[in-house]
Amino acid sequence: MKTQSVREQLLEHTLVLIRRRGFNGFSYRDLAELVGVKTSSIHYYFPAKEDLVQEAVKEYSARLAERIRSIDTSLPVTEQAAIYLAPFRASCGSDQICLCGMLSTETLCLPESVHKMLQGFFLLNEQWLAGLLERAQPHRSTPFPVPPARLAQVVFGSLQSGLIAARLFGTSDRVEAAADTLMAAVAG
Amino acid sequence: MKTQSVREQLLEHTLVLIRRRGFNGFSYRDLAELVGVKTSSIHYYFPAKEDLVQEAVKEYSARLAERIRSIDTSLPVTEQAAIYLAPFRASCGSDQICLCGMLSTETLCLPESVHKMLQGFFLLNEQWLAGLLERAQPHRSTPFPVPPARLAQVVFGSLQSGLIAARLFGTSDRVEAAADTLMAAVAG
DNA sequence: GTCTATAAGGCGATAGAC
DNA sequence: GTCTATCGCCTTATAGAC
Repeated sequence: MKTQSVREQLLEHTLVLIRRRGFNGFSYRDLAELVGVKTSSIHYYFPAKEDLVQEAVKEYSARLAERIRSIDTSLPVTEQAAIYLAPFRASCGSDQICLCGMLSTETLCLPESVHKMLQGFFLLNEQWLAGLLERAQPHRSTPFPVPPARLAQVVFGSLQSGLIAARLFGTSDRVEAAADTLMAAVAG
Repeated sequence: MKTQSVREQLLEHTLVLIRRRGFNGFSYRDLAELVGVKTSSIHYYFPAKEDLVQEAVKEYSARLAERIRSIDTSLPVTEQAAIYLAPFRASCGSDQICLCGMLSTETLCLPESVHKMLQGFFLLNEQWLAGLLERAQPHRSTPFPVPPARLAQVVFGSLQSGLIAARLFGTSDRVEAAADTLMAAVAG
């Protein structure tokens, strides 16, 4: 474990708090106690709570963008899909869902600047999945029942709600159902 | 518009508030101002906020259960699907998502009794959809790529997240993608 | 049943010492 | 940078008059 600056620690714990309880579900006091500083120190780095959530989304999105970017598109499509699915499966046992999936339910409580970043996160995932399905299409015996771009939205949406349901039910069934749907689509 | 008791008005406005902003996103003050009473009057009907959310989930679930129960299973399967999908499409233009979809993201902030009811809501939908798919199966030219019960989970999950995305993006695209997937599955 | 009044504490945020 | 101290407001909840 590398040594982190106070700012890095604040951001890291914020990611966890949002993924657990959402923007409206944690306070500066909660965060301060986790890091071991006073709430006024948080305001030094993040003047308002909106600044904090904005930086959290930026950081979370950047990590996922890098992860997706690093998937070698010349690999077998089933292997690409498996790499994409890994973080969803990993988060299943934890009590954390996707940060952007959580914040997207709190749209009406968040500033426009955050909406834009959440939309970008959704589109990045959907477009990458659509690309994967298109790369898989030539190898399929039958055409898709719905166009790749729409199937991508269905797969991503069911993965997101699968994470939410995993925490509610204590089972990864619904994430696996979404994963199976993707695998069946790319395997043809 | 029928005359409602104060209790009924409180419950009705609570449904809207939760569907808009979630359990952590509204206060007794918000609710009191909407109904035109003082916050202490809310406590007369619902002693604690947990009682309020519990009654809200109970009411919302009862309405959906009645709606699903009333779908004539001897109708053509595509017609049954269209009836099931109608409320999802209706909620698309509004700023309200599914109450149980919203609360399921706040699992860690809610009591066990509410978890049970949310699970029941999910299972009711998934099981009805699975039954629909099974009724459609004999008419299909090819078997399902994934079993009906899993496809039902995928469809329901993508409808739920489709509502969330509809509010974030201002478009019903993702709900329609989920609806198309269901229709393609039952139409074979 | 509904109100006034209030308790007891949480909230985000700021000023200013060090 | 981090702290102490504090502001002004909001929160859920209760006691008791009417």
